[in-house]
Amino acid sequence: MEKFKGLDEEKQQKILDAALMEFAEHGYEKASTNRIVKEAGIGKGMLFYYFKSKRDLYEFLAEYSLDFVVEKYFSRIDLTETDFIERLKHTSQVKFQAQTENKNVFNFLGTFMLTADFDLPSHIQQKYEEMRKTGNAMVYDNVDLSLFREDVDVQKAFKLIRWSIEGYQNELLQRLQGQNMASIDFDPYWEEFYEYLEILKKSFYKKGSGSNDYS
Amino acid sequence: MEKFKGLDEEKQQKILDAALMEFAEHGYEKASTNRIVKEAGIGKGMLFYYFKSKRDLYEFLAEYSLDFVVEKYFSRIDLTETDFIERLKHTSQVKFQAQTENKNVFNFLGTFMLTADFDLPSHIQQKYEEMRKTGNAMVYDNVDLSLFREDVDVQKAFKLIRWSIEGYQNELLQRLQGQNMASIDFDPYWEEFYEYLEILKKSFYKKGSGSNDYS
DNA sequence: ATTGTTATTGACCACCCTGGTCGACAGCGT
DNA sequence: ACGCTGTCGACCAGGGTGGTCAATAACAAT
Repeated sequence: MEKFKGLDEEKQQKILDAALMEFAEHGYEKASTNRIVKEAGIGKGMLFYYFKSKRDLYEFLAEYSLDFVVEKYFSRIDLTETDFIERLKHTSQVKFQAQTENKNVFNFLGTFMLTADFDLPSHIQQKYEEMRKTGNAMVYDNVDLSLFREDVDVQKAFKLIRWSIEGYQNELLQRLQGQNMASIDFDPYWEEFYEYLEILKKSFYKKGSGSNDYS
Repeated sequence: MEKFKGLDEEKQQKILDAALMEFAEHGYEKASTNRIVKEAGIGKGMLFYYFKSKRDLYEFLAEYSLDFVVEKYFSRIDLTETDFIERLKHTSQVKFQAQTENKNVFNFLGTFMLTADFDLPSHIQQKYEEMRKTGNAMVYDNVDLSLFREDVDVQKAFKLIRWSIEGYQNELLQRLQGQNMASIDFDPYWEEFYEYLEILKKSFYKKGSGSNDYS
């Protein structure tokens, strides 16, 4: 592992990317170290020179990914914004930026707790649990409840808004499936996204709340 | 295949269930015929006596599942209900009932277009396309647009409502993960679901629309 | 009882892929 | 010339793959 960290950044990243993709796509058991080394462009021996086993590699990736997400995503969320929807808007932007920096980490994290049937070392489990907690806090802490209409349960409104945003993101992903991400101009999609957010405000906030920008 | 259809219902179902589960869980390539026969409680030879190859089996399942969904789900939707949300409510109930009859079919269909890399015979592709079309019609055809508030784009409202419902269903599935489905009393969850639907009506319909049942 | 037909099994096949090892060797500083 | 570190990929035993087939069981017809 110290051996691995001594490599130049570029090679490290190539191996990391190859491994993250492989595990994200196939889960732990069915992930193939052969495919990883081929994709990474290194000899089989080197993988086991850097990491002493497949499992060792997996745990390294887990910790790496958790750290990445905390540093490049969670820690950049502005918690002083008290408007729930504005906060989610901001969160989406920051997440998008982090994903642009490294898509594989997010894909990997999406599947890693589900496909690892064995027990991960406790310090990683702790990190994961902490991530889940701060992820929640990030969304719900210090929100101005007075913006919401009084005739709907605010907790339920929270959920409906989150599901809506998830729904849009999933649909967008499906719509853009197969296209080269780098070549896409995302601006119109952001515009569309904001339109949805405005509707959510109209629907779940009190009349007269927030900034009505008539474009 | 004629051989297979000559079996007693019970045995047929056991084999179908085993195969549907296996393909749903592992996709086509990584699904194992060995596991299927073990799960179904038959000898290896019989599977290839009934179906001439793994692929043949897969295509049979695809057709079977599509027919099942059309018959037990789509054809039972009441298209005379013009209230969008009421229709989705009704649709959810019918879907739930169909799923109770055979969960595996739905799981299988969820993954089958994604994990079959080879080309399916055209008559199956046609059936699939037809299913997608009528599935859409089922949701959007003949809905009363006048119920919706005038200050939001109705198409967007449609989407938001669907995403919300999907969101609730996914969360419920996650919440109930690992429990024995047969032993669950679903009534309270339906109640909760209806509460969400009422909020959606309040949010996206004109004031004074629909039946306000104060429970 | 005999024959023929059909249903059923699981050992077996050749093949492929697995995580991991190890001897060979290259590059480089000394 | 020597030793050290990095690098490779052929190789290993083990296990899983879809599919086959000789053996037999079950049953029907004669």
